[in-house]
Amino acid sequence: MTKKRESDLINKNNCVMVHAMDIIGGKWRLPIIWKLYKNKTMRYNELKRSLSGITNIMLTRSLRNLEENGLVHRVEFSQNPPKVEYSLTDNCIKLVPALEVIYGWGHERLSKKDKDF
Amino acid sequence: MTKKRESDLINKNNCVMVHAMDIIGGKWRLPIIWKLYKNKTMRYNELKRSLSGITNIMLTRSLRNLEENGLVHRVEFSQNPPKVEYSLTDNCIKLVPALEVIYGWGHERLSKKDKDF
DNA sequence: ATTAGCAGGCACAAAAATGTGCGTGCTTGC
DNA sequence: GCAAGCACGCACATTTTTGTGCCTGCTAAT
Repeated sequence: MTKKRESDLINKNNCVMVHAMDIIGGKWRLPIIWKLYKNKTMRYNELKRSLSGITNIMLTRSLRNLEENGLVHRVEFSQNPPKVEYSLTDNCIKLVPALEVIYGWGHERLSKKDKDF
Repeated sequence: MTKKRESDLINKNNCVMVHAMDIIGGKWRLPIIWKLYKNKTMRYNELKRSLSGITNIMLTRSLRNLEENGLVHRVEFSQNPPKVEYSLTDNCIKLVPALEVIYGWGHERLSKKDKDF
């Protein structure tokens, strides 16, 4: 979701990967998707608590981005206090097998690193 | 491979995903890995030509990063003109199933987008 | 009566990623 | 003799991403 530069327009054909990274790249997007996958449906503050270190603005922006790209569903209940539920769209669920692999890979990597100390 | 901020140190436990994205995130890393996977072994300029839009410095930096993190093998032949071959490490090959999924997903997404015009 | 939780928004600052334009020393093909 | 290809390196500029600190209006619980 970065704005396109001229150099990017030259890409087109080969860079499916560049395009994919444009949507799921960034520090918090995969972590958010992962949490939503694990918990099915989550509210804003629930998500925030579960992603330690994330700030309001990053969570808001990331969610908005994911929503605009059709990866996340946002359902707002008009009541007070407000209630908003987030969940993954079907399109996003197609990505889950990839996340499983990445998670396993990252996990192994982190545990090996810990042993170095 | 970004420098750690204080807020990141709070993470530790949950953010396997943040860690993974730190290594394979960025605009060019997955595209490079993907090309190397498809072609097994590639030379610097060969890679550059195949990744349309990438600049020297980004290719160099990305390769160095991937090398430091043990995802890419760099073999330098001492001869003139110079010859350097890049290939994936076994650890990186473990990620390939994830890339397959992401590639397929991104491809579908791009082709649908084209139809909108 | 005060507080906490809900779901964020805003202006601004800092940091990180990415790009631009040029140069290296050497050799082989035209 | 000139150009092109090899594999990059460097200073700098721009763009993008991420973070900080504070605020909103409402309600239910202490």
